[in-house]
Amino acid sequence: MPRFITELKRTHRCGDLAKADVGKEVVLFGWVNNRRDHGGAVFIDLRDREGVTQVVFEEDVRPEVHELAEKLRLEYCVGVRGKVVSRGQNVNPRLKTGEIEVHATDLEIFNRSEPLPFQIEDQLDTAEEKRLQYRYLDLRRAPLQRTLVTRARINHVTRSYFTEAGFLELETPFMVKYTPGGARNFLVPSRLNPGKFYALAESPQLFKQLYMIAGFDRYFQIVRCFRDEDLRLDRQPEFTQIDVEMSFVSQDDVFDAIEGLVVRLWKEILGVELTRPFRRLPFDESMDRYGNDKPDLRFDMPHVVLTGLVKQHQGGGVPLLAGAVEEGGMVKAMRVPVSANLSRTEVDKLEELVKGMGSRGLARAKVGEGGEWTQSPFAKTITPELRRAVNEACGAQPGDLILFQFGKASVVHTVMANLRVHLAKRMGLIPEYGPGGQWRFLWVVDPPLFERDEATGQWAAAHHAFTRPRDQDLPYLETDPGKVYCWRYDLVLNGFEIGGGSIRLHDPQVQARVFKAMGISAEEARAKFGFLLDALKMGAPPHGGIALGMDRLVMLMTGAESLRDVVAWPKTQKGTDLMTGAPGDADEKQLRELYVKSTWEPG
RNA sequence: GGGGUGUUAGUUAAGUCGGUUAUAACGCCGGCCUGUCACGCCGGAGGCCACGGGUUCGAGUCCCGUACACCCCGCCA
Repeated sequence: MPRFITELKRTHRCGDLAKADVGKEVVLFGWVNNRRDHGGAVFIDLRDREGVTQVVFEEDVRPEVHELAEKLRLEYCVGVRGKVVSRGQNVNPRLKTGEIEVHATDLEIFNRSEPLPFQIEDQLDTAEEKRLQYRYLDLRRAPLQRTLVTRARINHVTRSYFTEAGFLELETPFMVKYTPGGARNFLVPSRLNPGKFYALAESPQLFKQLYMIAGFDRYFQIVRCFRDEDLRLDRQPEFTQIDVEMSFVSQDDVFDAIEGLVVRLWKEILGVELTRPFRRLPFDESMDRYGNDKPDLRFDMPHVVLTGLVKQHQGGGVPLLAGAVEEGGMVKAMRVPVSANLSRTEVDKLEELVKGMGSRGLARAKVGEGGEWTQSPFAKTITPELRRAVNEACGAQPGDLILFQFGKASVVHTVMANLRVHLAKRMGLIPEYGPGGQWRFLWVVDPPLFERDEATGQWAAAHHAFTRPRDQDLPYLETDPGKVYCWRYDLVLNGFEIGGGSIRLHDPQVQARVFKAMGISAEEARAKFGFLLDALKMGAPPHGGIALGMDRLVMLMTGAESLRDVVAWPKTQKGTDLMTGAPGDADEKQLRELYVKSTWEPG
């Protein structure tokens, strides 16, 4: 028998074979996806990354090969030589290669497999914990194989697009100087510099701006970033972004470049034609209507801000609302149509949900035929005028339910935003993801430059300190920083922020005024960003850019439910790797070399 | 840091009101079978009921704590 691999080279992939190949002698390598032993004939589904082919070992063809085939078990890694034969009438319509099969004449078992902790099948309900512990097995499953293949293609299309558009793919350091503010950094102790630490870059932000100042004009990079923050469904501690920076551009130019990429990705990867330009929504309007800056626009269910109405009616006979407004808080409502058919028990459950998000409760009102309210804490005391006004503002019809939140604006927004999504899911308003799904792209634009730090009362940069304010707002920098809006933008898709960027502040004079408004002294600014401030003074071009979250993009394009399904080797919510056991201990010698001592004590 | 859900053979689940030997399916092992493709049939092995306390004559089941996983809030310029 000839030797596989050295003498018998692979001729085809398991998913390739079709009727046209009938009569050919082929050599396939792969894994035993399934076996059906009928005594005189053994059927094997052989799998590689391209698909599955049925292989038949018949006793009366090669007895010694058939005997070996009887020993095959799930996930044995094998090589097979044989002839492609038509299945005639006996096709398997569920298999791409279902019209043919391979009648084997040779078989080599490269490696046996112990019984697996879980089976390799498309529909798997094994706990994610188990899957992550044996991730190399999990990755054998077709859905994950498809996802990573798609991810590779997205990488490829992205590189082609930017390269063709005159962008240079340039690298930036991962080990950088720690700069305070923003995301928490991972720290790396420096052996050669006792007591000093590098930070792992949370983004290439400053370096890509320096590329512009260095004259490279158009940059992109598919780059890993690191943030030591708590994890979520859509957040991993290391993640990949498509990072872009351009010189001599306006916001529209950046949008144009990015929409071009997105349209091409959707067309080449999903075969979907998107329409341009994408919708734009001012930040303030997004907050008012949807409670956050990343609304899912596949359904409507907008919020209604009632703060003004309550003021206008002097509280309208409802002490709770009046009090909230007096304390500078906000009042919001949302109409839940009668068609939602929410039971009182369900609404009570919603109340538990919102309490978990920092709300004190969920006030509600059931609207009657004449517009009167029942099942509501407000019903007894509210003035008919305010009630009518609220009904009208919400567009409430008899049978509808109105849900209220009032108090601190940030909590009201968060709670109502989550309620909106929760109810939409409950009501079945959200269409499926995937190629046939709806793609609601949105640019959220024109946010305020500053937000007030709730703890200190100080004005702080809402994003980063190098975002360019709108020219017409510059006078407010000194008088009323809350009124300064800026050239910052987020790209949103179906409720996920998939990108964010800004036109940068390239004017050192304005930069100094922004720092001042933030309460950062010139000395402090120097200490933190000296190198960038110097660079801005030496002929920095006007520039701007954006970063797209590659992982989220892949997640949405593949219809995956979690970022962990599109990252090959993800971390758990506590940032651990269940397969390798990272993070692990460091021994005394390592720590000594690094001049590091742990203060951690067990228990 | 806070709120919530979960943890029972290798895997996924069932387990009544607290009561005798903890069930099933798939997988695994042995046997039979030449047209299956979720193959079928016969037989078998496999359990510290996450861990630590408690209540009880008696705990998989009730109570408290811990660990781990997941979802959310805070956090993520």
